[in-house]
Amino acid sequence: MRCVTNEAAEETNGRTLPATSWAVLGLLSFGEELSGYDLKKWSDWSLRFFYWSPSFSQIYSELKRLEKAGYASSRMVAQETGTRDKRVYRITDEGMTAVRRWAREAPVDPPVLKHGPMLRLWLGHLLEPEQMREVLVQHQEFAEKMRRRAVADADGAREEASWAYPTLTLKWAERYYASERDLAAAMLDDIAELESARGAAPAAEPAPAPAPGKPGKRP
Amino acid sequence: MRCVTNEAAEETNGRTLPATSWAVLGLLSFGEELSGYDLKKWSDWSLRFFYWSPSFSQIYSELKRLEKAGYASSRMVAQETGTRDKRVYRITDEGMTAVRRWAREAPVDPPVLKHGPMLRLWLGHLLEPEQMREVLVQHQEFAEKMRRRAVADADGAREEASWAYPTLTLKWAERYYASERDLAAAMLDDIAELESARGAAPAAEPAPAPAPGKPGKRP
DNA sequence: GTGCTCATGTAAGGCGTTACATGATTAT
DNA sequence: ATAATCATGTAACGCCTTACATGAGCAC
Repeated sequence: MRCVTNEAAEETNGRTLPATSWAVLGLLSFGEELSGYDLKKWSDWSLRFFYWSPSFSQIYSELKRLEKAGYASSRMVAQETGTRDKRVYRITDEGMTAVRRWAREAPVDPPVLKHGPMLRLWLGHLLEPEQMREVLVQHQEFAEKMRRRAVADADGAREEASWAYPTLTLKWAERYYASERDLAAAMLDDIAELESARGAAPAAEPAPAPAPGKPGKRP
Repeated sequence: MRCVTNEAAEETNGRTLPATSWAVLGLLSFGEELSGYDLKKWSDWSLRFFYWSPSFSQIYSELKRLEKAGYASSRMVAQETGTRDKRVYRITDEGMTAVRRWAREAPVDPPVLKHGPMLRLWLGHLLEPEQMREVLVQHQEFAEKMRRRAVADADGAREEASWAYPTLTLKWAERYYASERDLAAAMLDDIAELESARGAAPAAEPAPAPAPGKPGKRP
């Protein structure tokens, strides 16, 4: 029964929040008073290019966590126009200090990527050329759609100084998705080349792969 | 008490496995008989460029799941050279059918990206230029390291036909990480430009951001 | 009055990780 | 001897999602 209490973690605090918590606190660090609903919509809107957006329910629980940690405070506001009361959150000075510290001092971790389309192409021996092309074309369309959204968002971006960095990341996103699109195109070419190299044989069912040897391990 | 049993899910089977299960089954689809340990090492080695590699314990539990689903079978093998017995897994015909079907027919989902470095740069108003550069430089080094690994792996790749697609994804990875590296360099330039545009003011602490208005919502 | 969106949650559970336990073999 | 590596797990827990519950205004 070794049940590690997380009091130790709570004492050291700060550094130990999950990434998603920092993302939410980061959203609040622009200084506005926002509701969970607002936060979700804004994060869908602004982080989607480079950071998987958490669900509503997670946003709400992260906000509770942040409030308990003293990094945010909340109050109920009655709506002028009759609509129901809402709870809005504002970052505290401690929250500001903590998130600034995190952004400045946390180790630079590699991005987390789960590239489903690429996983399927890696399993190309299970597919026919036409199906590979289909996966790539759809991914290409997705990438181009994202790129265009990044461009559109950047066009409507604010001019204020504190919005310069979100704008910079939109520029990054535009290039990132352009690259993703071009990489798909390049792979389509590679596949075409591979197919033509295979000769005239249409290879509708290219015969069960002759069990390859051990995966080429290297130390 | 609405407790949805997952019998329904188990009946329809097939399509419903989590992505990580398909990844493990995909590793087995190359036809080799592999232990959990082998699988973990091989997945670290081969999928790392485009798909987050699961932990040992998850590999073991996925293998149990696959065996229960009838997609893999296992047996114990005694080692000639004295080392301890191990359990090795082999894909079944049903497993082969299922994974082929998944690879061919599953919807093409967008890749999942959690780009920590970009999240921090998005919060540029919390950082000083030097710290932004530091984050970008480290990310750039990571990307270049990955690119070189992809090149090295491709050089040592097998020639057999069924390995053509893994080799193709290595080529993709090489370009992907080259792009990631170049995107970081471009952003370093953008930041330098932004800084020089800010004028001679060193802006060591650029004054608390003058609360920007509401996040520019658009429908 | 019916159905939609706004708004805020709770409940249940799946996914996935870290830490730990264990024991055998191999290297020093 | 001892430390490291191989190998296979279990326990506990944290993250995160889906589905559900609820209720108030608003459009038709």
